[in-house]
Amino acid sequence: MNKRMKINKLLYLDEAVDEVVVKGWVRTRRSAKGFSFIEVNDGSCLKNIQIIADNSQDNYDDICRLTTGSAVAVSGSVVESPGKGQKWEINAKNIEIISIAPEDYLLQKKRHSDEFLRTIAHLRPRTNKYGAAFRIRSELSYAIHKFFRDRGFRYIHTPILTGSDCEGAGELFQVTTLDMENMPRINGKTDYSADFFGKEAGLTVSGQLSAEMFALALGDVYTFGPTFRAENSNTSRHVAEFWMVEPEMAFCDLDDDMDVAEEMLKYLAGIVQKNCAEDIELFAKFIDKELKDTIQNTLSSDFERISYEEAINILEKSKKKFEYEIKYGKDLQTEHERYLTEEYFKKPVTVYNYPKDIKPFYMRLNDDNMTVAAMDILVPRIGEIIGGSQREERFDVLEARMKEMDMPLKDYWWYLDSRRYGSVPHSGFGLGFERLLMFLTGISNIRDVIPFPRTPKNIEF
RNA sequence: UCCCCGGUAGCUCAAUGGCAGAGCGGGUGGCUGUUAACCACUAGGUUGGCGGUUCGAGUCCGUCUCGGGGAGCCA
Repeated sequence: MNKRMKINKLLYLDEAVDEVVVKGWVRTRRSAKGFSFIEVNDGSCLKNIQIIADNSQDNYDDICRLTTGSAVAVSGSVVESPGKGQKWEINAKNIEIISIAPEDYLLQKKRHSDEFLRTIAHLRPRTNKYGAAFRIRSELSYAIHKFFRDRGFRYIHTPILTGSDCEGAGELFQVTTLDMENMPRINGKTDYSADFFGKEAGLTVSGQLSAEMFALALGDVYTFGPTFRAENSNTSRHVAEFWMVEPEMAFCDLDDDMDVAEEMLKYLAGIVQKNCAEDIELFAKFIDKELKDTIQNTLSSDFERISYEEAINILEKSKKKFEYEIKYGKDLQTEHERYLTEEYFKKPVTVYNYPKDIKPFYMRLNDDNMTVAAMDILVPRIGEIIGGSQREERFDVLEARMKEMDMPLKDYWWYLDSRRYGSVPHSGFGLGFERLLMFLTGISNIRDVIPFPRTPKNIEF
């Protein structure tokens, strides 16, 4: 009979238990007279369980050689701990040493820098901080599906391989099966008709256009999957491969869109507060002292909603010296966004109705013919966490706009078809999942909230 | 891609242009219901690479590389 108990269950027992089995990894070991304290972590939660191994064990000499990182299976009884610092501990009857971590094991029982841990990304989930981060990541993933499912959304798997380039969101990673050392050529140019798909292909930069097609069939849909940008961005907020949540809703205007986005962020903040309290505590204590306020503030305050024009006015009146000038028609810079959300409103801010010239082709043109029904949600520390819009549903207007932007209409025949047949007002947005994690954990570098980050010149692991 | 800062022991960091060090971790021994335990001893280095200046370079200069911060692009 397998009595294995995960530590997150064991620590919350109401009464002592005679026989349990715990399996996990040694975090630290201390010897006392006649026995040894072993702290074991099994990844189920932040906390370790303290194991007491006395010298009557057959393999006591080996037990005393257990190093940080070694794997053990412990059977014994759960008893109240006479020591301070923990309610329960295990009196071991038997400790099976599954494997020993040799002395060159890099993780020590002390704080390591994030920079160092990034160089051993295969081991870092074994640390407190990264274990907590990735438990929260998992919890939030599930919460996203639950949020949408509870509201009648359907989950759509949009393609990762794409044939359409100008989705208007950054550089594409090219995908090919051609021999790179010997590309077939016609008139000096690569002959993509010989390639796998018979044309140029790449990794998706957004599932939005596909999701729109399904919103116009199933009503409310969302995607949640990997997204790729070949931008040479070297910042703490960019990676080449990241996960994006993209809801798309039929019969939905910009106001509804902003409502859903705000409701979702509040819901997710609430989930983290409720379901990840112990892990959040670690971040609040060591990473970001204001984290709990940030979370509480997010779920309890109404986000500020201002138009782009109002944002410009506020920035102009601020009399603050910005590096980039504030001018109607120019996009908000990071410093402007941060002023609005961190200093002026001190809470999440939704900015809507941007000038059309700084936004992509698919956003719906407003009646002023100057602005489009776009919205960005800005949050403290991160800046833009959500970008969305009402989509242009009017065929003529959309076509004119695409021509204006010199887009190859024939490549978008299917997208335009959706406006030919049964077109309806619809809206959606994209949430950067890693940025959400940064926001809700206080972790300051995006490379530390994704298991194996892909950035320019780095695809190790 | 641009601007700024950095790379010294496994990790975190010291070292006026003049003998390369500490704490932690590792090893050995001791002590102890301990809590990042404690005490003693011990091993451990091509100072990121290449080139230059100098009697002499971890230190100054050039260049490459890697890492960090900021910016652009964006989620």
